Amino acid sequence: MKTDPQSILKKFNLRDTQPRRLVLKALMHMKKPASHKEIHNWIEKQDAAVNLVTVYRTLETFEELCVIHRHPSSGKILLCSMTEEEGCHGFLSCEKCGDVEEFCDEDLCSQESRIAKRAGFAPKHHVSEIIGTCSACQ
Amino acid sequence: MKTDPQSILKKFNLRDTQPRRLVLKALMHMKKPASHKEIHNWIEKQDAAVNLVTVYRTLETFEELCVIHRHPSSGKILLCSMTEEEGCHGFLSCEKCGDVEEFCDEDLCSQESRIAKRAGFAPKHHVSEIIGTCSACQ
DNA sequence: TTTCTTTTGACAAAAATTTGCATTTTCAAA
DNA sequence: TTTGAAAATGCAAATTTTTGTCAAAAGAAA
Repeated sequence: MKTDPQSILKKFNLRDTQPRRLVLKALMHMKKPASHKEIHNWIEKQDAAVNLVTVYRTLETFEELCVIHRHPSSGKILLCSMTEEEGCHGFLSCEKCGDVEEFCDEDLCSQESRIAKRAGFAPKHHVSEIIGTCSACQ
Repeated sequence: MKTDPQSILKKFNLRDTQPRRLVLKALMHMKKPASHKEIHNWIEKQDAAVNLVTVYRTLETFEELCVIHRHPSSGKILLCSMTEEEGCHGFLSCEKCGDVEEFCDEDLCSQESRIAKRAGFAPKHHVSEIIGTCSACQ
């Protein structure tokens, strides 16, 4: 489900500003999780300019609303895939090549719910990361 | 399974030094994940002194060896509970009170293995975090 | 002990992240 | 449209975190 920066901003009730569009555009072009700096650099390569501080603040806003999320082990940023189940974020991270593949697994979700329930916990969302070696690197 | 700083250092083949003992002692006293600064502060309150840079470096060493791990969403530090299954780290994080409870669930582990296998991925370890509201805060 | 190796502390300095404040931009009500 | 309040941005400066160097201190093993 492809979409554009403006639709995303609208969807999350965020003001449509140039910096936000650019940050989203950058994220949509990334194939791997990116750092703040990498996002900032990408924008500059487009001959656009967004202050690095604004990148930080924009990403902070986005994260609170789950427009983006963080890759757990690296802390880098990913755009939330619009198709994925709400509240379910899975990552397969390769230690060798650094590649990150996202997944959402129903059985995993229900098991996590079960664990939460057992602990009297009201779950909102959950994140799982499996770290190892991808098929290409073995 | 209670243990002491020295045993931990021995277990991981690390030199038994004052700063390392103190950092471990601090972590053993923490009820919640702690930041580097909090660990440093705790040590100073014991009328001991460890350079803050040393705290950073010590924690870095500990993390590489999985003496400690990071709480995914906050990035704060936790001592790995000595009883838990190798390579299985689960967290139940309460958004309201900030409490973090660790867990290790066999079914979750095997489901994660299944997911990895399906992707041709050789898993080394995995981390799961369930974020929501704990029973006390509901 | 003695000796060799690792770790620490003290600096210095770089890099990353956060904060305060003035200015500009957005958006919707008039 | 125009306009004004609220929100977002940019800039400067403060903080925090990371990195590097090197001499001194501490640990481990003979």
